[in-house]
Amino acid sequence: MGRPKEFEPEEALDKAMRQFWAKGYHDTSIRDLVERTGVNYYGLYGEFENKRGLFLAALDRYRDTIAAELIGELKRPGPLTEGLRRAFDRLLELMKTPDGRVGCLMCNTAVELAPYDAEAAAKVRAHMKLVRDAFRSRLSEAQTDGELDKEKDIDALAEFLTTTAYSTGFLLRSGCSDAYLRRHIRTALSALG
Amino acid sequence: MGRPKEFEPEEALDKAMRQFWAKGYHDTSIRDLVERTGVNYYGLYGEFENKRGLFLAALDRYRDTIAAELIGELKRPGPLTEGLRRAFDRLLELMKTPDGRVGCLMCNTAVELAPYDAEAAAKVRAHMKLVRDAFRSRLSEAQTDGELDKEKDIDALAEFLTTTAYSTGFLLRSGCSDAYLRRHIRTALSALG
DNA sequence: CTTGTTTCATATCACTTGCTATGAAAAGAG
DNA sequence: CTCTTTTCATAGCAAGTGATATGAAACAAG
Repeated sequence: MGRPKEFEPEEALDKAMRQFWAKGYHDTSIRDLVERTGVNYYGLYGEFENKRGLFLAALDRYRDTIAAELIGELKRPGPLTEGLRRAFDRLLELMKTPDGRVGCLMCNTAVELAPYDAEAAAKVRAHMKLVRDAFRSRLSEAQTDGELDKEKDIDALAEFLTTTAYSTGFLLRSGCSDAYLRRHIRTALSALG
Repeated sequence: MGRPKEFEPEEALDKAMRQFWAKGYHDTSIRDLVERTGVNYYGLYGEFENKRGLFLAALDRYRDTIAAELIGELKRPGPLTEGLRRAFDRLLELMKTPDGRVGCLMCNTAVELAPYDAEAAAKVRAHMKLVRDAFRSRLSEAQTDGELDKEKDIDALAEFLTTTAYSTGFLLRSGCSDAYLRRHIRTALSALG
């Protein structure tokens, strides 16, 4: 019983995530979040402990939605090079939102908070591992299919592709053109040999 | 005449730069800057217009000191691969300061401010161009010396090396180990073929 | 010395911050 | 209906923000 909630928690969290994604942690105020989510202070603080708790929850949601989208793209069947190209294309799409060229929330958080927030840093690192493992699985699969030279160090390549993906985040955020980014990705993929 | 200044402007700017480098723009207050530089409000606002003016000046100083150091390393004589390896080694050193693993101020600024401060974004882009041109010159030199295949697209490679350098910035800041970073750099350099 | 100028140290301003308290509103239980 | 519970809307708080004002201190000129 009691008065019913006038918001959907998941939906509110998604909107908060997008606010943090666009503006970062320090430049986003509680009032910004109230305005953007349409949820009042009582609702936000009831659902999450405080501003930082909401931010950490936003990082989790980013992993479960945006990162999951990218990883799903990697798992689709098809030739390796085609799959990688498609994944990076999807990545570029994901990093352009109605808020602008916001880049990658995890990359942004790594830069803004990682040195001063161990919990946020851990989530960033976990996200990196998630993406890295997805790349690694795809590379391993390609090796067994004979698409990729078995002598290649797929651990190193998976790390490299992950960093390449992250770097597109800050390149986009710093205003680089799509042409610039695509050229960068093409050069990076040439490291696969 | 009048009472003499009790601080060295360049020295104060250097300390301010290091504060912004470590903590970013939004998480650095004027009081932090007063404490770190040892210069009082009057001095800071006399030398620079306001907080943002001081920050933009700090970006210029970063270009003239830290970036200049890296570019200087690239210009030293020697084989290409050795020179690049030395430059990236120097880069890793430069990104570790008494404040910790602070990464690259330009990369940090790209993420934190570029979408919302055109002037800061322009300085970041100018810095990227500076580093890219340095890489390009070195690659071009290597081509005329026969060290590098003349068929290689040195514009694309210079862009790629620049992004690789930048990415070490946020990798370090996100807490990745030196081993991880060195492996990433090694893989990236393999793209030179 | 006095006077004028510049800087230093600090108090202060209006505003924003994260967070909390308070009373009205909206539901179900009896 | 009344009573209880939960949420909503808003006012309010102490602390911190960027920026400025004020008076004392430190020099040079006359």
